[in-house]
Amino acid sequence: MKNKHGSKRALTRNQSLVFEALRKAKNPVGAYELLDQLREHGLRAPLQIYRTLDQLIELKIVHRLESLNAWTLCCDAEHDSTPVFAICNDCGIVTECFDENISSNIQKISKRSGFVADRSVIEIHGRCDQCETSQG
Amino acid sequence: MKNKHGSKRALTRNQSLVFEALRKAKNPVGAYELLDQLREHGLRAPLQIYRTLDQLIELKIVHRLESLNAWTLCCDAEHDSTPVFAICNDCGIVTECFDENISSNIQKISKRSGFVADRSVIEIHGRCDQCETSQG
DNA sequence: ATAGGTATTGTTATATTATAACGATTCTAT
DNA sequence: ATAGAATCGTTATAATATAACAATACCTAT
Repeated sequence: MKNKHGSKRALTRNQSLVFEALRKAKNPVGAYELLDQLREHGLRAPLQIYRTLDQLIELKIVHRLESLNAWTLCCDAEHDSTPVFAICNDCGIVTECFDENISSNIQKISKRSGFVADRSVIEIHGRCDQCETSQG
Repeated sequence: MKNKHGSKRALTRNQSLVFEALRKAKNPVGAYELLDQLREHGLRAPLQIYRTLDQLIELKIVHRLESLNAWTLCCDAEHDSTPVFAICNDCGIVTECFDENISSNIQKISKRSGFVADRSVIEIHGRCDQCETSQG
């Protein structure tokens, strides 16, 4: 099994467990919520979760949402560019999107001051289409 | 005394204490670090700090950096638009900047999917000019 | 100016999120 | 098979944040 980014290895047991838990979840999930869900599968300590999440991030198949202290699967798209997350305040759903312009704007902003960007956190809070239309 | 956004009230004692502590700091400061600094001035409990920070954010004179769990003064500029923070991994310095394009891109991205944006978190991590040039 | 209601503030306790330290296990190259 | 390196499990604890309620300050109408 290869992951979508061409890494050779299959996921470890812990990685699969966490990955599947995230896949089943509709929304981003916190570390302790994952721990609760995975206790029955033998994960007992927070560090097991945190370490596994770090690994999945390293593999580029999971993202951390900084403003939620929660994690979510990466969308299917291969991307090296900065993802933009739209986070609904009402239903909590998070949509990952991309925008060439934003990426290049960030490059521009930072270059302007000699700053060399490394990683960007872009999280938009608001109301998703569905929540917006369904109940005013 | 008016603040820069035209609010009528002077800052309360707690607000002034926290504001000054942030002003003196070179970099963003965490809540418990503020608490430690302000204990001698009578602030004893975390909530006193957290509440005051919320108030200062409400007044638009302080920002929270989500990816640092820390707070910093708002730059002098009046702005309603989304600030972009450039955060140096080395020296920790944070620069607040603006970019019309980013703001409008975010509008576009979100509108594209019917999302109504509310507040945006944009935090770029990397290396500042000074750190970049000074030690390769 | 004062009583009665409303807001804010202080305090205690506790919840939530994350990491340090170290021993046990597994992996890898010989 | 075995030594060294890397990973993993476990215990303990650190760091960050909030709930609940009592005490105080503050309006506002009289």
